[in-house]
Amino acid sequence: MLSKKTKYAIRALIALGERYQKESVNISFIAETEKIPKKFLEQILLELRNAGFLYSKKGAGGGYSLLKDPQEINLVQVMRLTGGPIAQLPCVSLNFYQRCDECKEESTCGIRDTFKDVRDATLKILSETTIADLIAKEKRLAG
Amino acid sequence: MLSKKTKYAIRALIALGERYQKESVNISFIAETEKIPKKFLEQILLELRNAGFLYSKKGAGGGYSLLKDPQEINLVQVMRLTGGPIAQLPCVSLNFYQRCDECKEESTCGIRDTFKDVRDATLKILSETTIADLIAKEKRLAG
DNA sequence: AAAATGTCTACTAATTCTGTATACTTTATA
DNA sequence: TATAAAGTATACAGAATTAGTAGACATTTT
Repeated sequence: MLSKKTKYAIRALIALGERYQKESVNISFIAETEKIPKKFLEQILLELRNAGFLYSKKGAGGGYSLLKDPQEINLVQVMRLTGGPIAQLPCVSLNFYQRCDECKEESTCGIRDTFKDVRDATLKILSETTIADLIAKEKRLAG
Repeated sequence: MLSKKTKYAIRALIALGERYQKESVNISFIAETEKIPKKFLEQILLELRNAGFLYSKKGAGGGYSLLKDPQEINLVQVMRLTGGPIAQLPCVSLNFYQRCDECKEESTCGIRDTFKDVRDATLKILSETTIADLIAKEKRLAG
């Protein structure tokens, strides 16, 4: 399951992406328009900032803006940052690998093999989907 | 993430599938050979039994055996039974649908749209993979 | 009768996820 | 220069989920 945290992060990036190279936005505004608990959102935006996605400015009139081009931010990046592994099995995760402790022989595990395929398929879709795509898609769907 | 429960269920089905229409196996044996906590496994096998996958016999010399053909049991069935939804978003789940409470308009949600694709790709792989496939795959991998 | 097995339900422990609280720093501006 | 409006940082708390344990019971074989 996608965590709320990740979902909120994506929504916030969409909101910021819509104003890319235009205005900056403050946390309260995003929290209200996207129905995200403000304090929780603070943490999330902070992480995104520390990871280099966002620029922030303190003080009156301050706020957040997107540093990277929305076309350059895909969902794999966001998910790994806020939600951890993409893979459904730790022994198949590229960035958060962990051996299964009850596993006899990793190399002959059929479950592992199958979930590698699932991981690859998921990774393909999510890495090909950018914040810019989501913005465009939502505009299109809203028609 | 795949729950331990689901993973244990799959492993147990593989163990039983290897003896399909041959011997029956008791819980303790599976628990030991697959390194699964016995009491936990009891619950899992019971669920599989109640769902019609297994036949069981009580008493001395009793045990479990597979009722369905391993070729007829795919991973989607097992996962839905023991782990719940396959989809990573509740609003995209076929069998466990739930609306997202912070969602403004489901029909124009780009996240939803993307995770529908992920669900479909996952579903395809998992529905095409049967217990028999896993058994064959493990034999092959073991060389 | 005794031992070996599965059945059933309730409980507990551990972990993870969500969200809150609080104190602090920086900036604009009146 | 004081004040208010922002973001920064860390710690904590509550809720939900997952994992695992306990114990009494039912059935079957020997």
